[in-house]
Amino acid sequence: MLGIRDGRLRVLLWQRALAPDAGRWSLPGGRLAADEDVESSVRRQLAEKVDVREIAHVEQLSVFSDPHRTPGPRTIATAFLGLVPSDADPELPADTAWHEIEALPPTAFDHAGIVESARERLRAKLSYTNLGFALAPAAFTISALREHYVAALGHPVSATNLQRVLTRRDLLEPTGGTVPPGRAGGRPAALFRFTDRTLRVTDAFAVLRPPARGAADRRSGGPTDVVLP
Amino acid sequence: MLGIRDGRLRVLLWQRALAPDAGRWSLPGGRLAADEDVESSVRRQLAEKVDVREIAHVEQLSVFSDPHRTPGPRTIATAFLGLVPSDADPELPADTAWHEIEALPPTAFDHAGIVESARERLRAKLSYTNLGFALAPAAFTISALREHYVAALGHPVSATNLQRVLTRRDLLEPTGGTVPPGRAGGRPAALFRFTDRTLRVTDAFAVLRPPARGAADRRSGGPTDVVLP
DNA sequence: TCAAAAGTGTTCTTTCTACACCCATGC
DNA sequence: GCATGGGTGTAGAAAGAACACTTTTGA
Repeated sequence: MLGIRDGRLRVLLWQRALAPDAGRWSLPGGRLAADEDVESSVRRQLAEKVDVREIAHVEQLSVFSDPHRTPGPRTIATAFLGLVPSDADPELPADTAWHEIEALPPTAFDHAGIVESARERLRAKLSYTNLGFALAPAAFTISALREHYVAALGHPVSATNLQRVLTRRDLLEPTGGTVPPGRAGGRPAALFRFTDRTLRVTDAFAVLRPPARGAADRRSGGPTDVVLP
Repeated sequence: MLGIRDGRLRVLLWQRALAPDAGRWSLPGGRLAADEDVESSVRRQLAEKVDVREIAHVEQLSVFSDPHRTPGPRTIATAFLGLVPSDADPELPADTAWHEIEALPPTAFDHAGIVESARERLRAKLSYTNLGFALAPAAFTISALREHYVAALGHPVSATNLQRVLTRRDLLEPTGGTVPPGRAGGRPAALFRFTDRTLRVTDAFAVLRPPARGAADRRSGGPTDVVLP
């Protein structure tokens, strides 16, 4: 479960009370029940154990199956990436906390590796999908959104170009609202929202695209053309 | 296990002799042994059961865990995408065969869905990685390579542009050899090979790239600059 | 009126697609 | 010679990065 908290990308971890790996921090999760699939299971575990219900997005990462990944009897984990918007503020049990992903505490088992693969997936998808919706609050200014992207990507992002890219892809729309400037002055910032709050791939074919239904079609046809969806 | 055979994208399937789903075609696979991880298991299963050893690439797709995906006791499958180059010609047992992916025979359980997700993954990765190496033979002409891409992507691909994109990305190199033309004449075709035969991502950041270490660096620095790798 | 923050206009570069053209060979 | 397939040259288009400039506010 990742999210932006206080301008940093953080992961929700839970401190183990008992052996094995007592005292170390662990990803939330648990055993798969007989009548559920892995995704339902993840949502159930999070709801039950850490009371996180405002999950904007969940997707499978990968199976971790090294026979020695945990001590004792062999266990296999299906790891998930979950994202919580920064305006959701779930009540957390005493033994769970948001940890900065750049400075993880000692983690249990292979959980550090899982966190790393989650971060990579998030970074990649921010680039070619609308996944920002799952990190950002319902409404935001461009500069706030920019800070979310900076935190998640780990490199500078220009507010100007961020707005342009997301707008050109029809991912953002203005809410109409504005936010007044602080004491220092400045123009009031417009509020935006994501047009969709489900995952949408915006840039499927980076290259080797199917031939453009453009030039040729337009030439041959004319204004009576019917364009199929 | 996917590969190009006779100019078509095909999947290696195995016909079930016994219930459940007797007579239907099934993806090769089997139970995970106690001392192996899922990837070793896949390679072992393929080597043992269908004698496919020339596998150029294997990667995890996803876990299929619907409690009702198979009859009887609940089973969970970790699905993999494996690719065999078109010049590898493994001996196949009598009950296995390459099936055209566009015209699958009746398949067992949820295997048709798994095949579909494998194809999607393959298409996407052909676009932004060097994954072509895992479909193509060791040396090939551009037009032969083009046919592989057409079969896998399912849409027209221009040989001209394919060569240019792959060359610009330093994925192809000439072997020096050529292939004489057929009876109809024509210029002899040059042979190429992939420079790497392991997966390489060539287009990681489609957008929201980290700032270019270009213009600014060049201006501020000058000829004494040291460029770090 | 000036500083600060937000937002727009414009240019530059890169990278791909489209297409015209040249090359080497068999008949 | 000339048809055929292979390969290159080059213009056009699209998308994003960079940056100058305008807008709107507080003090």
